[in-house]
Amino acid sequence: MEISSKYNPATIEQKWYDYWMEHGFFKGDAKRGMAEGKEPYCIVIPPPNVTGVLHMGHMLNNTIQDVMVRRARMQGKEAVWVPGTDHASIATEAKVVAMLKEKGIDKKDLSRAEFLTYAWEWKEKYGGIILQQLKKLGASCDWDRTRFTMEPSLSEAVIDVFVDLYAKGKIYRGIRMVNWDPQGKTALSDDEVIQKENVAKFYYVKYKLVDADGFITVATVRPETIMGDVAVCVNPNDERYKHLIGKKCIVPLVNREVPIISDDYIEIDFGTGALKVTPAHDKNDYALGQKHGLQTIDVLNEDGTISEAAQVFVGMDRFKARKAAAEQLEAEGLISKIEEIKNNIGTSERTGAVVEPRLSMQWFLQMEDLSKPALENVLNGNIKFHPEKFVNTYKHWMENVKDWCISRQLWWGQRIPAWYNEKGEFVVAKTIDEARALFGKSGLSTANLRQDDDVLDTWFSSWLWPISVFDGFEKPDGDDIKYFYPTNDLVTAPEIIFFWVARMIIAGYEYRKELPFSNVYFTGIVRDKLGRKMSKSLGNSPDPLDMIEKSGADAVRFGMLVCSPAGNDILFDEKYIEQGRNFCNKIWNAFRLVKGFSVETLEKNSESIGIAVRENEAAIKWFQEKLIVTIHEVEQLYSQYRISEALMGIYKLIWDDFCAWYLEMIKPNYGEPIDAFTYDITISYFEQLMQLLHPVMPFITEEIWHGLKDREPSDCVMVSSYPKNNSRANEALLQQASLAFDLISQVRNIRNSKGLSPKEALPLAASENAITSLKAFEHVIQKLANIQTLHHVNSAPATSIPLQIKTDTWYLVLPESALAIDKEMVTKEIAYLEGFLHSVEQKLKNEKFVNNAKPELIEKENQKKADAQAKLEVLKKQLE
RNA sequence: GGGAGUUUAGCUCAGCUGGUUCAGAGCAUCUGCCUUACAAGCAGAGGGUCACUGGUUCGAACCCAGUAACUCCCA
Repeated sequence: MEISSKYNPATIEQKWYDYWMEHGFFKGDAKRGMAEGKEPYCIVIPPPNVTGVLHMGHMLNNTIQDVMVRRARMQGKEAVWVPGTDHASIATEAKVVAMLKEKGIDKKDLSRAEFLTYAWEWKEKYGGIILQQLKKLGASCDWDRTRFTMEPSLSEAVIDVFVDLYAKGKIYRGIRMVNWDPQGKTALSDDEVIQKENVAKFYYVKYKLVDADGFITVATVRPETIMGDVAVCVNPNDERYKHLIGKKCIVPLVNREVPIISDDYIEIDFGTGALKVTPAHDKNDYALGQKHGLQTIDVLNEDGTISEAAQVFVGMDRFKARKAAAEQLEAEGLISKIEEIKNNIGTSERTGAVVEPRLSMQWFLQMEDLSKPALENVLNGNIKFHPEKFVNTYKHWMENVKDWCISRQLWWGQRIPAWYNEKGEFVVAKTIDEARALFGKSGLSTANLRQDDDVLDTWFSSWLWPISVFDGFEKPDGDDIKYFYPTNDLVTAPEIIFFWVARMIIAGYEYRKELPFSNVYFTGIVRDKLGRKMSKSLGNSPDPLDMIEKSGADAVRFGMLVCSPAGNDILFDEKYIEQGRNFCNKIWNAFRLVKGFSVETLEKNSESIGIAVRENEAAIKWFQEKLIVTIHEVEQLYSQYRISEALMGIYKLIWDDFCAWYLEMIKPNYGEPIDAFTYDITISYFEQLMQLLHPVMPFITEEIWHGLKDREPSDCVMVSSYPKNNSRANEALLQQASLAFDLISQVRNIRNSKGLSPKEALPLAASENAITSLKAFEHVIQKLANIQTLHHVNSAPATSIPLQIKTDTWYLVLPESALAIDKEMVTKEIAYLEGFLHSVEQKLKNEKFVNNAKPELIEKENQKKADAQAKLEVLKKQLE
């Protein structure tokens, strides 16, 4: 059968994915695991946003998870990777609102129930595309376990947890200054606010003094909030204003009389040193207001327009009002100066709107006590972070943890289970009936009960994920939760270490008294090759599915991993995928070569076969050693989560050791057959290579696995045993091989530099000792260096050039015409070696070194000295 | 403003307890090859004052101090 000279992933990938699915290879089963006494291995996917589509960050993250779970599966563990999505309340609601708008429907005109109907329709239609896309990547998720944070059972868990935490006194309701998104019309947590640098106008506004002539000037970037001013504050030590403290001034635009107060908080050097205090619209001002007992005047509506309370500009958008206020102040001659300053403004992560500090009634979760075990168990190493540096970040956050604002003014999400009676009194209960009972018990009115309008933050669902996907709340003693929890590895982005990772750990200890996972692997952020974060708006993010279509999922997976050192950002460039594609092709062609061998059967000519086997013995033994060493290295690297390095180790084993050396060594001459022994062992090596590589490149390895041999339907590389090797490597053999390879390289190099064709066989000579020391590789040397004859000599043969291998000298005999030596090169080499030798000798003469250094080290230095001396001798002879 | 981290070849990164065949890998570059598995390839080669300045040490990419640049997180 003819095999194409180019690897073609398109025809292969879908075939194997379907095949694996049909055979149920992705399924993890707690009962089976327990029955067979297998070690569990589990990853829960960081649930992507249900409205999302696959981007480069997902590709990286999910490739890593797939590598881990495939490897664990091959190691004989009962492995499961649980997939799913989260409901992303703000993002989804925004999308549904936009979709309705296009249809000419305004959310305001819909009832909550009607809106949710549309939202669910939308979710059913577009949600979860991302999971389909993951299949293209080869993700071996247990799809039957796919969960959604808003499905009934997970929602029930969320509500139960809310009720429970409320009962424990951990949840409270309060007025707080929150980050308000006037576009999404909801509160945001601090983490959902993105700070952006901004150039703003700094207005110097004059407030007329009461009972005195003149003004006190304040500086502000927000003149539209002046109507909410309730005081002017100065530093008590500010000589300029000392005499004004306790006096009053008049807030312009609304002519309100307000006090001039003092507080250490005021920076004398900033602006004019006098601050207008607007407690309703600034966090710091709010704190000042609380401290000094000031009233709050909220001059903004929830959509960011000016409220009735402002008296002027009512109904105007806040940015228009800013302009209008500035203009009016200017017209009244109350602006003394306008400066440009740089400041930071908060914007909503989801809608991009400028966030408004706003006072509102919200629900909070007290974090201080809950977070204690979560901090402790990371610091003491029960939960490990990779890379470790993120422990610092985590510690810092956890030690300064703030209460979590968990309510959102949205409809898409789990509705807060708090119920109000007509007097505004409330109880927290799972259902309205339970609420009624609770009210009754306290002797309160149960008339006109209504449920809280707000929903819970999406992270309030996600933080339960590792438990809820196994129905750990519904069935705390179920097989799944007992067997698979705690999970093993969590792979996620450092950006959500607080949003999600910390909170999962908290929930784990609160509800299972145990860690949710043992290891957290933080991936880097995917950036373009200029170091810019990949984003839709920049248009610098390639479409992952296009890439898969073009180069194959294996190539893409390779490309993502090879450039992603643990925890570092990755500067992605499509050339890495090209490298992956080239690698596929290389493997493919090695496969073609091996399959193209004609295998000689024993009866036919056993004599020559015996010779062939003997000739290949060194190659076979050497590669065996190489496998042992690399398998061990790769295992070490994986255990340290150094995936890119593990991959590189496998890459070099396949490309350099297997293809460039081993196959060249055993490849029969053109037209000749290979002996069955060598063939069989080569197939077995090839199998092991495919197994080693499978977690990273699942498709091509499966294809070749089946091409190497006829197999039973269930005999797949994906469920075979991962190569393991406990035997110790034969260092002597490896050392010998590396000397032989060095010799071969030197011969090739000379050929190259002399312009001699590799086809031209050349004689090689050395002392009997030297040849004996590489006896096992004699055939290999002859074959790969294209040596005509190899003979013993005691001195340099005529027309030869010396090659130094350790302390032995070999001689390559050249045609007379090619003999001229490059004296300049040799002189340079000699100069370098003499310098080197000198430094080594100095070191050995240094008494302090000899006295302080370890004996092995001194031995090493002596060896260096001997080698350098031998080399120098040879080089000097060349110049004679 | 507070905290964390980074700085090693053109690029992306290794370099564990200080020891000059440890200055390394992959990619890129250059040279020569269409050698019947592979030009998506083969055989070779070049390339670095290990950010800078001091210090400790017999010895520093590695330890200490300071300087500079960049990145991230928090305010």
